[in-house]
Amino acid sequence: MKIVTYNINGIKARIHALPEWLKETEPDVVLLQEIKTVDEGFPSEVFEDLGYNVEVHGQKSFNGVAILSKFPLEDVVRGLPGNDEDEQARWIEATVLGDTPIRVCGLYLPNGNPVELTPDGTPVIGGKFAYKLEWMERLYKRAQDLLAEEVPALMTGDYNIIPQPEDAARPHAWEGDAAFRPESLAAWRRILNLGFTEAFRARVQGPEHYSFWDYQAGAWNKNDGIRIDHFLLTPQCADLLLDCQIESEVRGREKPSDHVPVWVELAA
DNA sequence: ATGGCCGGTGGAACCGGA
Repeated sequence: MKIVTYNINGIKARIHALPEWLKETEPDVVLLQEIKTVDEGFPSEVFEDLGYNVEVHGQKSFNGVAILSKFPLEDVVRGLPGNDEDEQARWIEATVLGDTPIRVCGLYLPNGNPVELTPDGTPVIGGKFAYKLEWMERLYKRAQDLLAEEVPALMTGDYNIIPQPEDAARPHAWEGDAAFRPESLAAWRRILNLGFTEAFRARVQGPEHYSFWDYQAGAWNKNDGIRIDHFLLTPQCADLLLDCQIESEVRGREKPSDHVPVWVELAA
């Protein structure tokens, strides 16, 4: 089973390129981020015509996540639990009913910039960076519960986290950014250390593997990228891992998103 | 060498992204 994560930066802007890519690569499951539309604005028919079941958790203008699946989906949950006041659409999960059922969680983790700190170095309450860390705290709890189920499951999406210096072409340029702050990386490692496998690094070592290139300053042409789209697998899911790759070629196509698809192949 | 964008909203600039 091939499962893809892809931050498409607006479904309206990607309405031609995305179906084309799906026809070419025929993934079984796709977790989309930044659809940037309300549920009713999402063109589900386009994907249903390609054989996908579609579940959407949308929001006007910003954020928004969705799942496309060639297998039936059940037990769909929208929104990351733990904060009823959070109205941003950044989380959707469901069980994919293939030969081996897989729980898939699609996430769009807050960017967190600008980083605003009080004089004693703690994040300003109500600020974007505080929101990122609060969201990661809830992600930690959801991750704990997911592991306790002891089933094949994964959490994938745009984490807005640069895990290591080798995951940026110019790591120095990202010092102080919310994606590379010590607090952010600590929260990331704390989740990982619960017992998840980061699929890409389980398969591929070394620098120059990126999943995002800014639209500005010719970043793509200079390969000035960062790797921020990740798969975290539970042990039962990691046992099924066959491969994980980044489709960087997609960034060079007509009218691309600033992110590219990343996928895992599972023996499921 | 330097600087360079894009999407959505709404109908012009502005916000948000990373």
